[in-house]
This record gives sequence, C-alpha cells and structure tokens, in this order.
Amino acid sequence: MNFTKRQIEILDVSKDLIGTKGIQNLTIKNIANKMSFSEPAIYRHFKDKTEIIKSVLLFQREIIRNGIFSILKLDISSIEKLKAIIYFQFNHFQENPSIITIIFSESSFQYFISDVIQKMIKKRNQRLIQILKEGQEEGSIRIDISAEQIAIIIMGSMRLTVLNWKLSNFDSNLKKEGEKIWKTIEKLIKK
Amino acid sequence: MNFTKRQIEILDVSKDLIGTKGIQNLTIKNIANKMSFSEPAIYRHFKDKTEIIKSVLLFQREIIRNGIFSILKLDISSIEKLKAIIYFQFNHFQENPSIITIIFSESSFQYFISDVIQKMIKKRNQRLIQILKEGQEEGSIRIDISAEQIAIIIMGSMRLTVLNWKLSNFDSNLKKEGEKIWKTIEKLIKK
DNA sequence: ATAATGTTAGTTAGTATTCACTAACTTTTA
DNA sequence: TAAAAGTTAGTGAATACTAACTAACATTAT
Repeated sequence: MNFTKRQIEILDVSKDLIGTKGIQNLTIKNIANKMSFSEPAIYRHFKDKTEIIKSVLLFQREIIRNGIFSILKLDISSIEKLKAIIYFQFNHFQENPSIITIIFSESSFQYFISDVIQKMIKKRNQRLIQILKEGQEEGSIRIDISAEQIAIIIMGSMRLTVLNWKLSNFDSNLKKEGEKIWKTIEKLIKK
Repeated sequence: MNFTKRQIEILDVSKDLIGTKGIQNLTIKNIANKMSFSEPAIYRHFKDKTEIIKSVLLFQREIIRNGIFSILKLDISSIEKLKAIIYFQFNHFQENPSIITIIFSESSFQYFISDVIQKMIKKRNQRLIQILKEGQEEGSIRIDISAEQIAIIIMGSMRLTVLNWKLSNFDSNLKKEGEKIWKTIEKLIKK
C-alpha cells in the first residue's frame, strides 16, 4: 500500500475514468491520454491493468477506512458512532461520486478483483455488527431483532440511497437523503 | 415483446452467459458457441448486440411482472400482498440465479440500456409505495414513517440479501434468508 | 573531479487478440 | 420455389501489452 506520487496520479485518473463512464471506460489508452503520456509509460508504474484496478480499490478503501477508524476512537455512544459513520460515508460519496460506480461494480469485475471487494464488504459488515451489539448491550438499540439483521437493514438502505442518487445522475441531494434515511433507521432500531 | 422460438433461445443463452461471468461474458461469439451456431447466424434474429441486451432485460422483467400482477389481484391485505411479493421474488431468484447479475448491473451497462433499467426500478418502487400506503390507510402499517422511506428500507434490504447470496457463490439458502429478512421487516413496519 | 555505469521514466512503432458486424453464398423449410 | 436460417471468410476498430530505444539524472570507481 505504498504508492509513488506518479502511481497515485494514475489511480486518481483511473478512479475518474471509472466514475464517469464505468469500468468499460478504464483503458490504458484513456489513462495515458488523460495523463498526457504514451500508453507504455503507464506500464512503468503498474505491472498490468489488473494491478491498477486492484490498487484503485485498495486506495479508496484506505481513505474510507481511516475516516471510520477515527470515528470509532471517539468516546461517544454506539448510536452516535453509527450516525457519525453513516454521515461520514454519505459525505464522502457526495464529494467523490466517481467511487460510487466502483462500489456498485461487484458484478462487472473479473474474479480475482471481486474477491477484494468481497473481503471489503465482509469486513465493513463485521464492524457494523459489532457497533450494533455494543448498542444492544448499552441498551440503546432494540434487542428483539438480531444485530445481523439490523446490519442488513442499515447497509441495504444506505446502498440503495446511494444507488438512487447515482441513477439520478447525481442530481438529487445525497447528504439530505442520507440524513432522512438515518432518521428513519434511528426510529426503527432505537429502543 | 413478441419473440420467436429461436429468439427466446438466444435470450436464454444470453441470460446464462451474463449470469455466470457478467456482462463482459456476453459476446456474440459466446452466444454462437453455446448455441452451436456461427456468429453471423445470431444476426438473423437480432439487429445488433444492443437489441439482445435490451430484450434480455425486457423478457426477464415480463416474467417477474406477471408474477407480481397475479399477486396484486388477490383479495388479501396489504401486508400479505407485500409478503407474497417478497417471497415470490426471492423464490424466483433462487430458481434463476443468472438474472441476479443482470439486476445488479445498473452501473456496468452503457447509457441507453441503463435507461431501461432505471424505468424498471422506478416502476417497481412506485408499486411498492402504493401497497405501503394502502397498508397505512388500512391501519396495518405504521404511519410515523413515510411509505417512501419504508420502501427504501424494504428494497434495500432485499437487494442486499440477494447480493450477499450472490457473493457467497449462491451457497447460502436465499429462501431462508429471505424469510428471515421479511420477518424483520414485518416487525419493523407493523403498527 | 570526472569518466563510467546504472536507473528512472519517458518515447515510437508494432504485435496478437478480440470484438461487433458484413458480404456472399448454401441449405433447409413451408 | 421462394423465403428463412444457416455457412465461410473476412473487415476494421479497439484492446492490452511488448520491444527497442533515449534523455536525464544518480551512483560509483579511479
């Protein structure tokens, strides 16, 4: 996970390319054009295209992960953590629309890459469940529904909210929709 | 929406191709191979590849739509309709895993096709909201949360449940997970 | 200090492969 | 016998990637 300056430039350009027109738009030629380089120059920095895609994913994950970690460290209640994490993510997506396409591309990536995404989703789910369980122990979250099921409800509605935003060509206000869905979730899961 | 026998064969093969390895796997060559035809033979039945993809979508939509319509006609309560529709869909997915990839491909299709999907999603959402509103009027669904928000919760958790199933390589038991998530939803939205 | 050597990061020119699609012809079927 | 549904052989465009080379800079040996 240590990228050179130039590698990060390539990853940024790649992220934008995927973001604007999907994975199909990510070609070495397009990367090279956007960087005003020749195509072979790209291969000085990445072994092959797969490496680029993988790195885009890992790089983005790192950014989100750091944000979440700093929230987890805070000394606030589980519900407040949950809210902070959800708001942080909606905020991040609003400011980086390109990565949405990447996140919703589970199905269009090839095998090996799909593995990377799978692990990311699993990890994030585990963290969410843990927070929920803490909340249940604290007594702030209802216990008649398992943390696992609540996690599906939360993750599912978040993903759909983001998808709707994307399908509206990023026209609607994601932060606002995110706040709305959080308030709904809060009502549903609070004890 | 009137397809010949051969066209339906092509659509079936296409559905499977997308289902097993994603849109990238849908090439004229692969279709031809699977049908033991030459590539140009495909063009006797469809103008171009776009027509094939569009038709796959419309054909699948038709099947699901018919199932939902016959449920809507039944003389049962809104909650029961909802349950029946959700069970029907999980059941349909369990028996047709290939179409999952298609349904989760919003982002990987090109522009014109994404339009078709967008309309499908919108229509289904509208129908869901209508049922929920009826339930709220009947007094069986809570009214402190808008039908629109409940719809997001339901659609979102359904989609995520299906996605998880897909990511588990169709190993887990979708029908069982579907029943579980329905029971959770029921608990959450019942008055 | 400077000449020799190696490294980094770019270039041009090209390859092999895959793709959607077509023209021209042949076989099958109603 | 004519339309429908196949075939072979091919095209042009796009794609990932490679070979061979070069300019600029860094390191090392004398």
